[in-house]
Amino acid sequence: MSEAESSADDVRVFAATGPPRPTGDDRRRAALAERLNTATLRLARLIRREDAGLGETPARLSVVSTLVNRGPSTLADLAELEQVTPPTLTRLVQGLERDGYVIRRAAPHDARVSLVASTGRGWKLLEDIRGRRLGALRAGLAGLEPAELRTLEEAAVLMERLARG
Amino acid sequence: MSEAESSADDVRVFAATGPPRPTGDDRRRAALAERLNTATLRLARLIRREDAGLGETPARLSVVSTLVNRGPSTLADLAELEQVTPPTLTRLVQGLERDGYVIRRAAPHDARVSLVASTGRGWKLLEDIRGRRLGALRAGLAGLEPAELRTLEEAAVLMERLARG
DNA sequence: GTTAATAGTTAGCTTGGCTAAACAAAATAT
DNA sequence: ATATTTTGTTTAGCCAAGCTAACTATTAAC
Repeated sequence: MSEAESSADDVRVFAATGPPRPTGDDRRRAALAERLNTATLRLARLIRREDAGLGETPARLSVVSTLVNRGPSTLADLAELEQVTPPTLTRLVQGLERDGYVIRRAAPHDARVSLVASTGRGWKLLEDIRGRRLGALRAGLAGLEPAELRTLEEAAVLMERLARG
Repeated sequence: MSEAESSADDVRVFAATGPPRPTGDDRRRAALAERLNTATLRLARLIRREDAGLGETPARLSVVSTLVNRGPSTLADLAELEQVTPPTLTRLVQGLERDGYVIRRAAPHDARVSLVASTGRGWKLLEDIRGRRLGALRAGLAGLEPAELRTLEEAAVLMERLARG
């Protein structure tokens, strides 16, 4: 953290030029960042643990999930969405195609690009994923009060905003 | 989803024995599970992306983090905490030891077990991890209103409860 | 004092990430 | 119109990290 290195003089400089907010507020955000960090990672772990029973790897599940959610995509687009390099995605898609989860065809107006799409089997796989993940979450949610549900509903929106940057 | 296979008769049976709640409430939880699923995974991705700049892999960072947080541990305990098999952890620890992040010594009363502990270098590494992660989150939190911070604070507590099961 | 169980390690396989280089098609420039 | 460059994907080859099965060393049990 770079602000750990700031001296008292630095603080005065900022104060002179007008800091955005009093420091108590920043402290609050620091503490929240801490809690949100661990809470998010733990919950993510719980969700992903559910995927294990499917007999498919996370990377493969993610590709199928993306294809089902965003529709047919070029290999390069898919690589960017998955945040991996094209060679990695080529190999993943080859495996998924071999196993019948996706199909590929050349794009109509550009023979270089290959369009990838989910098959019915891919859709069914995604249903299984979602069923497991949501089942695990709903089990936990069943024990919460309406007010707590409301909090999480609002938080989910905020979290997506944070994730978007 | 097992309930996708239930027939109308099944539903009637459940109705006769008394379902726990009216369906509207359950629908709400289902929708929330959906949103929470994607929001959590996206935020987790943002957080982990910060780790990349450290030049260390996620598996290694996780081992060091666990050691710093929970103190010296046996290899088997550490393997369970990390949710990997002992051979995998053996190799990780060997690499971390070679690079000076952890040390190992035989347990005093049982020469079979080896205790692993973080070195000062390991602590420093963890500080870097936290600095980056929290920095990224705080950047996002800086744009939020006090009421929104409050929502996230409450939500973080609930999320940890969900993750605990 | 053998035999069982336990803790770690070694060996060897698979998957999924990467970069560099090849290839094929399209776009551009001369 | 042909030569060049740019673009999208693939191939080749590396490394990290997961696994199981088999081995070693130490402790515990009979």
